[in-house]
Amino acid sequence: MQSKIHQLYLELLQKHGAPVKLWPQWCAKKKDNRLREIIAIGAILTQRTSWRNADLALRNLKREKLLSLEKIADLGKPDNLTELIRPAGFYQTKPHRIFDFASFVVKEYETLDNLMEKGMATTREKLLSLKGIGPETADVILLYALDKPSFVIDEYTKRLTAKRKLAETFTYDFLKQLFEANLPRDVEIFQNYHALIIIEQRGRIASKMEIV
DNA sequence: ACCCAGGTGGCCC
DNA sequence: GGGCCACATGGG
Repeated sequence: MQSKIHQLYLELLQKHGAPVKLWPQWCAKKKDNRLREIIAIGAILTQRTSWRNADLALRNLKREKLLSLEKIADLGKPDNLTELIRPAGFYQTKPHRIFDFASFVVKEYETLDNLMEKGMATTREKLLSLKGIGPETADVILLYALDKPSFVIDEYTKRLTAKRKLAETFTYDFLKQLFEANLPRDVEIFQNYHALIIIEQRGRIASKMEIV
């Protein structure tokens, strides 16, 4: 007997077929450190922002050869990021957030590849301690950039669990625990489920990911 | 002229 | 622990 959470996964899988993941092309190919960094930067850029606008900012960063945590940290300050990131909105905060994140990773670990060696729970705490990285962004970085089995909760997840009456409370930590406790601790399943929930609620996945 | 989009931090009670 | 609100851009 599967839990309702697991049953819903199987239902959505059957209904929508093989899911198109977030970050589709990127997850399809073998990831290297560069790809991990782009995913992490994109995760911050797309906060409360359409993928289209986040992508404009990513393209600007790429044009300036700044799609790299080391290059961003080497700037020494976020000022020169502002105009590049402007299309993604919140231009007074996102440049600082990305610069702080880049500086943190480079200083503490040099690369995201190295960060992968650390424990998931510790890494999550470290990410959450950075301003601009809340629970959802931390989990997106863990799940999609670092390939750690950390379930991502977003508005779509909250709406679907409410609609299906799968929970009584809808706080982030409660729902995260609910999904993780009722599924195999598997990165592929967590990624697929997250994408399936968005497709079920919204009808499609927005990102095209041609930036690479 | 609205409304929305892969949130977060800072208040308030 | 929740409930609001500002934050900014580009597209429908």
